[in-house]
Amino acid sequence: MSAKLAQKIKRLRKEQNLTQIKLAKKAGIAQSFLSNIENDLQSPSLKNLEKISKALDISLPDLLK
Amino acid sequence: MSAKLAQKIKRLRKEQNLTQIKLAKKAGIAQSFLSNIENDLQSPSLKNLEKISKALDISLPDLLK
DNA sequence: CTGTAGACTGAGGTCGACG
DNA sequence: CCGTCGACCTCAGTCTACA
Repeated sequence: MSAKLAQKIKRLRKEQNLTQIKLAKKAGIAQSFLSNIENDLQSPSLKNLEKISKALDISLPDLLK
Repeated sequence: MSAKLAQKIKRLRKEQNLTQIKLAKKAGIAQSFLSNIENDLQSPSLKNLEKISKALDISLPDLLK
């Protein structure tokens, strides 16, 4: 669906030297779920997107651009 | 959770003279579900938010601002 | 026209393990 | 460190109906 979002999350995570486990923990979601999101296999809910954007220190609208 | 989004959707819908049924149909979702979203009783998925933003002729990031 | 309710299905999401 | 798999459970989202 939205493959760009997946790539952006992965890119931002790596730029901040975070592992999937660290980011997942920071965002309060499961690592396996984060992996699925980064590979565009699952479409997260608004709630979880907000958590992820906060964990990446970026606003939700910006994350979706 | 995000009450502002709910209000914004309702506002934009009315500005475009759409009923819940019309907008729901245009977005491909159920009217009862749209009602719940507009009253902040349910948190939609990314997928459905995209559908709604398109039906309202607004970009998803802008809808979330 | 809208809010709400009940009953239902499928997707979102967890946890743990492993190559 | 990451991708994936299976078992599991919650909730998003459906439809129909009604005040």
